[in-house]
Amino acid sequence: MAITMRDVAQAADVSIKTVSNVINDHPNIKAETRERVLVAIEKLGYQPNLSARGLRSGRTDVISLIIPDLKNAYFAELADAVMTAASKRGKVVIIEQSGGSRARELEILHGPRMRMVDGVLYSVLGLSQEDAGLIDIPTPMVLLGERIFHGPTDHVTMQNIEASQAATEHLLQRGRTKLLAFGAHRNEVIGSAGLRLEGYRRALQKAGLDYRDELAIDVQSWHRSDGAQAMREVLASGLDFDGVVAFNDSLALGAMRVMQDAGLRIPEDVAIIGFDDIDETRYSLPTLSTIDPGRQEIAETAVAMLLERIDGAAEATPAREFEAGFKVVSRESTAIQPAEDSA
Amino acid sequence: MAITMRDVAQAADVSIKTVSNVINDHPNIKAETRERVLVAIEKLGYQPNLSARGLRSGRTDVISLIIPDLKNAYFAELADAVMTAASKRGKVVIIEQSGGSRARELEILHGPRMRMVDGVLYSVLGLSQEDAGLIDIPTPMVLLGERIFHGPTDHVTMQNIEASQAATEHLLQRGRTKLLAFGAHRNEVIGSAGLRLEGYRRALQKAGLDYRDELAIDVQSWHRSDGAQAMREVLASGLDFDGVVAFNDSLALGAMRVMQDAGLRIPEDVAIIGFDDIDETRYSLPTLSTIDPGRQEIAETAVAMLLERIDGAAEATPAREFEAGFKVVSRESTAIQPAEDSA
DNA sequence: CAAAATCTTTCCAACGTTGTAATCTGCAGG
DNA sequence: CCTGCAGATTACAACGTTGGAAAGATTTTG
Repeated sequence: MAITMRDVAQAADVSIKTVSNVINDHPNIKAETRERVLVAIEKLGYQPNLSARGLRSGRTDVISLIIPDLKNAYFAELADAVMTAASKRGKVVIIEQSGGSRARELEILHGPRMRMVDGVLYSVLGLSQEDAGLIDIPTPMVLLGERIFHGPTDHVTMQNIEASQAATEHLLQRGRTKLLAFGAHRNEVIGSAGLRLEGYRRALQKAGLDYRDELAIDVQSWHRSDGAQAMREVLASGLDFDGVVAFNDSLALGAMRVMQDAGLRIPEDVAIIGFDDIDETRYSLPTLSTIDPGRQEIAETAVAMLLERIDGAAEATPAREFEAGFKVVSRESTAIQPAEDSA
Repeated sequence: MAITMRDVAQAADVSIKTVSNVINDHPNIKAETRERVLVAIEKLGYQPNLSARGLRSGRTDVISLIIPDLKNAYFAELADAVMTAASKRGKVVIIEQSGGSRARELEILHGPRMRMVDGVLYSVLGLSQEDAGLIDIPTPMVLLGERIFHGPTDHVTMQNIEASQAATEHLLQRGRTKLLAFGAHRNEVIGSAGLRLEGYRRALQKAGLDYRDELAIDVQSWHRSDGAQAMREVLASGLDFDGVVAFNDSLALGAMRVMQDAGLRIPEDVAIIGFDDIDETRYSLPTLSTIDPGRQEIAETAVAMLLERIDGAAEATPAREFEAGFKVVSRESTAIQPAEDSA
């Protein structure tokens, strides 16, 4: 049987409540009493029962992070950043994978697990703007990602349009003019794909170039294999291009591999830039230029906002929106000179 | 205020306990009563309070997975496999990152969070055999990894020696004889590094080749950057070799990049094989041959064993050891012909 | 048709903790 | 020496659920 407060109280010759008071740093405890209790806790190896505390106080100090897929490097790195931020503040994180499916996302959101956590960080993928109403759950929540804007909750996101525009300009500055928009979702307006395509268009427009629809390559799923497959089709079609704005790093890496197999040199024949700055981009051959979307800042801000909601510190505050800063990370895949040795 | 069983009971005109009985599928409930209760649950949107259930029943249906680092692809894929296996059985997973530090691992293992979970899957890195006694905690546990054997708990692992031997033989069969053992930890006997080095030696021995100590390259940490750095030093030293047995995929990918930068062709000049079969190996240039260590089987078995311990179904069973099967995955980096188009 | 056996539902207590309010201590002030 | 008051401690109830056993309802049996 586990040690409870009762045992500690007995050992320290005080009431159970005094033990509780010591543990929770209540005021008005005599120094000598506190000491006695702490000694007893130490001696018995007491550990609070978090279920009981959760029941009584309504707090579990657990938050939930809902993401599409942990195997996706972007989300693994996001999860790491969130867990680190949460851990600093004494919270644990439960990760739930939605697989990006709308049904599963709603199921999680309305499942009984929500009652076990103090709040949710929800990285949407399957839902869309019309579902904004469905995410109004009693549990405090902060939304991550690009699928829903101006919903009933706080929202932390990245500067998709601006960053994608900067990525495109990065290639334009290097004299490339026939740029693929790689990973588009044609009918989407506000998802990551829609916004990044918009950034691409703005950059072209600003440079006085026409947007050519055949250069926007639809790739529904954003894994390496999808990037590889899509690039194979592009090459087979004979489409002429000298640069690729890939909408995430995995797509870029898959595409890069296929281009190299086909004998194209990067960056000499085709320059390519990705999006997300996953660890792998620093070690590919060539290393991949990309956008650092401010993952750390996103995680820190999201956790901080969520905890404010949980504490009620932001009770009166209306739903907030926060956009993290981004950076263009220039590497070999867009180098002006042929690639040489790198980090 | 949230809906409780009391509200449901009232709505269905039964006692609270009957509601509980319905929810927990107790025998001997009249069909009509069950129906009435279910309707009330549905109508009110009742969700059980998991803290209360946890307190009363001693079960939380949460298990904890302790791993060194989620950003490491191997562990991200392991975590995914574990979460999937757990989810099938109605459990959620809390991931705790230890950073591989001994102190942090012990801290987690003896921290109050352990009281909130039913069991632990513990992927050791910082502890070692001498610590076997320290991991004897009251919470059911299954050990993963290679640092501790014959401890007081169940243990699920991979066939490190056999797999490493098979990897080495894979290169030997292709006529390579000057093989680096890349990622060794010289003074280690039973960690992954020690076991994989042992497999390497056995393969050499079986082939009648001498083990040459200068070909065992020490790399303490197993990230891409460490592999890159170590390979730079090898090349600078002028050491002659025609094959690399890398002790994990990240090391291999880092090393491969550096060799290519130096003008070495893979596999023509140097053949290389990794270990872990992370997703990335299918998309590198060239694709990387590797060992599939049976990650899925490891996750499934570990979760199953843990749940048996939690249920008490394995009460009398002494500590078990399980080794998952492995497979050599042959790709371009060890191809006999020069690389061509791949998947 | 009563008694026994079975099925179904309910009552009560308990899990370990914390909020509220009450009690008890010691000490200053009158 | 009593009153008042602040500081320190405690008693009690409650959070929402489930295990155990009692109670009530129904069916079977002799």
